[in-house]
Amino acid sequence: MDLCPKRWSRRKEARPHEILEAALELFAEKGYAATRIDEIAARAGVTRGTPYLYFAGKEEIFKALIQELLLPALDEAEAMLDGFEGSAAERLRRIVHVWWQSMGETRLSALPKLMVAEAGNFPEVAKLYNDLFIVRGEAIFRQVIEAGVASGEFRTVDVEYALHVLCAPVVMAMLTRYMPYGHAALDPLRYLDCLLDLMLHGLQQCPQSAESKEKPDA
Amino acid sequence: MDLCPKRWSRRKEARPHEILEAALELFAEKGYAATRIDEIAARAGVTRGTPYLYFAGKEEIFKALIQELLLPALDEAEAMLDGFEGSAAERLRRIVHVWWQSMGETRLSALPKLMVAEAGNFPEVAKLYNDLFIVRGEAIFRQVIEAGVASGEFRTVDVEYALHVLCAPVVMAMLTRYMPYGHAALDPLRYLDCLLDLMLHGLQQCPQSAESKEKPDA
Amino acid sequence: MDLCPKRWSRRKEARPHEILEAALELFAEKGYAATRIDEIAARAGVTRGTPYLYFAGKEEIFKALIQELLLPALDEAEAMLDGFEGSAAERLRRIVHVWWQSMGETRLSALPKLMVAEAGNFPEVAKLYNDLFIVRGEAIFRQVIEAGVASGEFRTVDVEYALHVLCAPVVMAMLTRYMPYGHAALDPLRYLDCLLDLMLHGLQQCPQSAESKEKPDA
Amino acid sequence: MDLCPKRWSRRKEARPHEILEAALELFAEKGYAATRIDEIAARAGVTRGTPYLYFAGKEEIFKALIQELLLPALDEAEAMLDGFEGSAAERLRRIVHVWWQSMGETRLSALPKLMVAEAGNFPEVAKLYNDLFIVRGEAIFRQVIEAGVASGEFRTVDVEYALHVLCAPVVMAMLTRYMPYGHAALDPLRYLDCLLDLMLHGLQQCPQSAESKEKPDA
DNA sequence: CATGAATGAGGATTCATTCAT
DNA sequence: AATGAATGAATCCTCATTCAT
Repeated sequence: MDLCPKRWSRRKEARPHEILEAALELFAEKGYAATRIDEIAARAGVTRGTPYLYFAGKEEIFKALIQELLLPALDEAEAMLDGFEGSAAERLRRIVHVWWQSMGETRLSALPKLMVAEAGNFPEVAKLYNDLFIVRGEAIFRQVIEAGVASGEFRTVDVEYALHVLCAPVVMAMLTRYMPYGHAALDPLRYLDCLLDLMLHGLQQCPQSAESKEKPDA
Repeated sequence: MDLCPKRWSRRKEARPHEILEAALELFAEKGYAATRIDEIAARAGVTRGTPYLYFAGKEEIFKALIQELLLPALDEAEAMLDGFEGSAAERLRRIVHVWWQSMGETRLSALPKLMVAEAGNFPEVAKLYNDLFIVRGEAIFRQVIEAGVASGEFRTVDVEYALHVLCAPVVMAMLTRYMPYGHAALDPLRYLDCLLDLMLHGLQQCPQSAESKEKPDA
Repeated sequence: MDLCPKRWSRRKEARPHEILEAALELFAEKGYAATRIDEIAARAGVTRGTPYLYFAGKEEIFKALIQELLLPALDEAEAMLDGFEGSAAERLRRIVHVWWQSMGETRLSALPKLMVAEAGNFPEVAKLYNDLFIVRGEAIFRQVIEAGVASGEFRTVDVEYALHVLCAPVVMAMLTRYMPYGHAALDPLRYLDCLLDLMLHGLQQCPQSAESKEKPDA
Repeated sequence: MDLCPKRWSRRKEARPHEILEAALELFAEKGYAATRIDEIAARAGVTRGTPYLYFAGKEEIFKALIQELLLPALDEAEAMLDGFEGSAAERLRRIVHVWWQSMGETRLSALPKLMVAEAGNFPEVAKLYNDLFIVRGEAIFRQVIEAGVASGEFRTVDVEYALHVLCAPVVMAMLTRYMPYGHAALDPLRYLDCLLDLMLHGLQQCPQSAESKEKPDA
């Protein structure tokens, strides 16, 4: 596999991925426009011309990010959720935590920020992001909420909107990783726990709600 | 003699504000770097050179946005909340709706998007945004949650985190106004109602409560 | 003459001259291109538009400098030399000192600097400067040298070149007034005295000296 | 296959020097401000962007001129003077001629013009020019005059000022190469000879002045 | 396959000039 | 006669992209 041990053929296969990783980091740090190809190349350990051997241009690098980096993570996340058994509440907890582990706390948290910033300039990429990530992610949340409502574990709520209410703090936790002030200091896990606490109280039927974690009195 | 009614309208007073409005719109649409000064000028109804009569450069325009546009809105919002009486739940509803009216559905919803995108490139502006907007906004939410907990109307929750959970969907609703897909189609008011429904259920004490939202008297 | 005592009619007559004075100072300090019309206006105590009431544009201001400021000084200098009696040596001393007083140590010393810097960009002005100033000045020096040679007071020298050798240090003394380093610290009068000392020794017949190169006859 | 022999010649080493040469010529012709980067690039045979590969900007090009172009010439001139034996008069003649050959009649004669024009705008460069060129040049002249006075070959003169008197015509000869009128027509060598004739007569002891070099006949 | 010198279109900024007031 | 807001051509500089090596 490495018949030709020449310096530059060493990692022929790995190059495109390395370039995308470098690009993602930089796009997230500085934005698409403010990131120079030279910087991407430098961070990927190559020189100015090399990215053009693998991508048609800066915009193509941007477009490739979603396909190449997001999809595998989504597949992984879905695999982790697959076949999980338990109450709706338990499944919701698990979803939120898996989501955070496989995306929120990885370099992929950069993508929502990038999309907020650049969706308007790259509708095509935004469509891809929407179709692959948002729709797919929402489906997972929708499923568990609907199941909870159907089984009577959850109150009857406006499912389509409730799922966005539920996702919003998770996404915000990803976005704020890139803000130099404010939210930045929050502990993500405690943030997610608080979210789940509020949401499950908000969703669950009250009467038999012995769920109350903080004060299980009564 | 006056075929061309007014080649320029000599409005020294109004110009800076017009330029900032134009800049805010464009920065939100396309991002800071992708917005050309010419475009800002054109949208403000002036030509290339005019913005430089009032601002030292593009960056100064950016910096001025927060001070000039955000502060008045915040003052207005706080005035609308001032002296409002009612239960914690009622106050929370009102805060969320006032917030949305005075910022979410105005052109100011552009600022959170801008900040997500550019905070890293303009830490100085991010600090201003944080100090003037985030800190001040959070204080309002913190106050009402704390009051609710103190009066026994709300459960004991992790206030500092709960307020972020509460804010997140409101901010997300602002951000998604600029996304071409997905969330964009949601009805903001229904979204906020759903948020309040979930949050109030999540916050309120739930004795034998048959869900009575506003005033579970009796 | 001042029937209309309105604020701005006060010095109608003086304006153009004030503007030229301001322009000369600034052109000498910073060069033609680096001097903004605003600066000229400000130093003349008027605003941006006013210079255009008196001059067609920046270049016309430049052109006017020579005519308006240099000629009077030259006339004055020639008047001071007129009818002066004495040996060639005495006349040379007087010329150099008058020259220095009426031009070297006044703001007119700016003109040689300006001409060195801008002659190439304004050949028309350079021609004017040459015809009015250089030619006229050289004529004065030529005259006294020729008279000295004719009377036998001076050696026979290459008059046409000697006059330039004689002028050069005077001009350099004017130029170096604008250099921040080096020559700047020299005392002009001592410099001129040294020049005259050397030149007169260089020009005068050496009593018993059989040195006479060109025309060893007599 | 090679219809267009070489679109660019890939001469990393030579470029900076070529650009500086082009810049020096143009700065001397038109002045710093009036010279466009495009012109410098064009004269150097490259395009707009290339100068920026080697210099941070226009000002850096200006600053580099002194260091890169002047120093080698000065070293060369000093080498040519090194170890020269002869009377003070002979040494003075030689200095003036070497000076003229290695600087006056080369493209370096542009530097004094540039400095007269721009010293005020670039004090930092002026300092460099002063320290490297003026101080060093003056030292050479000072040395020979002092030696002449010490040996009795020259009269006792105001050395510090005499050297400036001596330098001034040499510098003026450099400056006037760029004036479209007047001095321009003079023959530099005849000018220098006249200078030396006058100066040596002016410096030398008169009585026993059997100095007559050119025509020691009698 | 990789490099990096060179390109040149694009965009920020300046400032001489105009003209309604 | 004077002002100064507005203009827009001119110019510096950046950086995505190309291509000879």
